[in-house]
Amino acid sequence: MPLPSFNAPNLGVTPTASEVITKHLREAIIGGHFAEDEPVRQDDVARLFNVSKIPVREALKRLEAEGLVVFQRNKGAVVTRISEPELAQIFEVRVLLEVQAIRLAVPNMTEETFAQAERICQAFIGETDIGHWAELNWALHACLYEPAQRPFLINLIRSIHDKVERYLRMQMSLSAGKDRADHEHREILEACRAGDADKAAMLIEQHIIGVCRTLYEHLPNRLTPN
Amino acid sequence: MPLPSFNAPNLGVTPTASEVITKHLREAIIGGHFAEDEPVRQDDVARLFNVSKIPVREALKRLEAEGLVVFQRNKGAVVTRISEPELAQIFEVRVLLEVQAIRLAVPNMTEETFAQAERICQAFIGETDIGHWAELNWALHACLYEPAQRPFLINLIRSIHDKVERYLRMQMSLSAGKDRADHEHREILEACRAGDADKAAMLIEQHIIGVCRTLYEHLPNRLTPN
DNA sequence: GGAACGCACCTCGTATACAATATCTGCACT
DNA sequence: AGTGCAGATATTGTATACGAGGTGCGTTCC
Repeated sequence: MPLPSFNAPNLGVTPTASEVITKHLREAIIGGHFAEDEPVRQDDVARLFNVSKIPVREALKRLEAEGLVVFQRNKGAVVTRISEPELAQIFEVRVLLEVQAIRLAVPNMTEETFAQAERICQAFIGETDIGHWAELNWALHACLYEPAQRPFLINLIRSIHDKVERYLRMQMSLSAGKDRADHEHREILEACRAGDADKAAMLIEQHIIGVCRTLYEHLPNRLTPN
Repeated sequence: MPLPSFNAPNLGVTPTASEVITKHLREAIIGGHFAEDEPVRQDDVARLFNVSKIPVREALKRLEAEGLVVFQRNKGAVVTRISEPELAQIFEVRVLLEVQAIRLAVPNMTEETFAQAERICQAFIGETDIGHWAELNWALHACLYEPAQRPFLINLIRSIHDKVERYLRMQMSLSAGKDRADHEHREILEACRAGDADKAAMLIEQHIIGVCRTLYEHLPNRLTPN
């Protein structure tokens, strides 16, 4: 008997210290709580979590692979600064991947998808804490892409989002960026509801390019490397 | 005086033990020296490199982020097995990214590019060691994408390649896969030489899809999870 | 006054040590 | 024979310890 899939808690995945720290550090970096080029002191983090440096270093190694920090020999890890050309390249890839995601997703969207997206939009306009904007922004994107049933693609998009979320946050806090994002999100949602994948794809593309352009207009010097 | 740029070795980047181990373990996994689902024993690896487990664990954490291994609480790291649907999704994304890369690259290709590609093709047909086929295969792809001047895109493609290289190797060792790859590579190279980006893109797409299809035809059971 | 050195202090990278957990083995019991 | 348990063994995850390299400041020497 193949055990009627029982929703039992998976005891095999109780998080280890290093996993907990990875998660928190990632959020802190994504959330902009570290300045770019700021070194992450292993002992400080260790004290903060009341552990030794070992799990902290393991967490940092993970984040290094994710591109959020870089190790410098005998100087430890510093938060990565994204150069202007790299930012442009990242957005270029985002367009490619997210257009594909929405194209695959639109035909599979259900009322539940729209309801969920609507809820996120509402929460977004009501949210006053800047810290949550980028989070809700991602929640909406994820909600729209999820029906594509492409976990690999969506994880890839998320990992790229994580790298630039700091900048998305800046963009939204500038120049009515939040209202604009809200407006564009609703347009995209409308196209999805109408089942018009091409239009949704086009709007997503414009949305991403627009954010990138705004970033370039408002933060030219902040982004130049060195 | 700005010191006549002396080609001095950059001592700031002398690799640490954990970096060396990361590199070797990655190659070993990519190269198929570990069976899927095989646990990677920390002490064994540590003895092999004559170090303690600490740098080994850090290396494994990096590889976990790259998707090559997975940690199971108190059981350590095991080499990931890629499920059939995931493999399909990975190839789907490869098509997207590599088509974009070749499109951007073709207009910037020079004689040097073609000469380099030609050299790699020659090395490929002459190579008898299966272990080097996938390596040369990637070298060629990288050579063709490099003129796009999109390091972010190319790194992303490489990281995806790393995840599936084991399977590429299988494909090439099966059913005259190597000869076919060589033939397709030359066709792509011809299109590039002709400056026909659309054709090159189409051929790259067919090339990737073809590999994926061959894999599905020949290894259906090996790839099913559980 | 400014460069070169010395020295104290800090931080990192890794070895060693150890508790917690998992896995194996043999044996008693049915 | 198969099941359940007990101890032995193996392996993991993390704390502690320590040497090596980096940093900053005062001193010395011109």
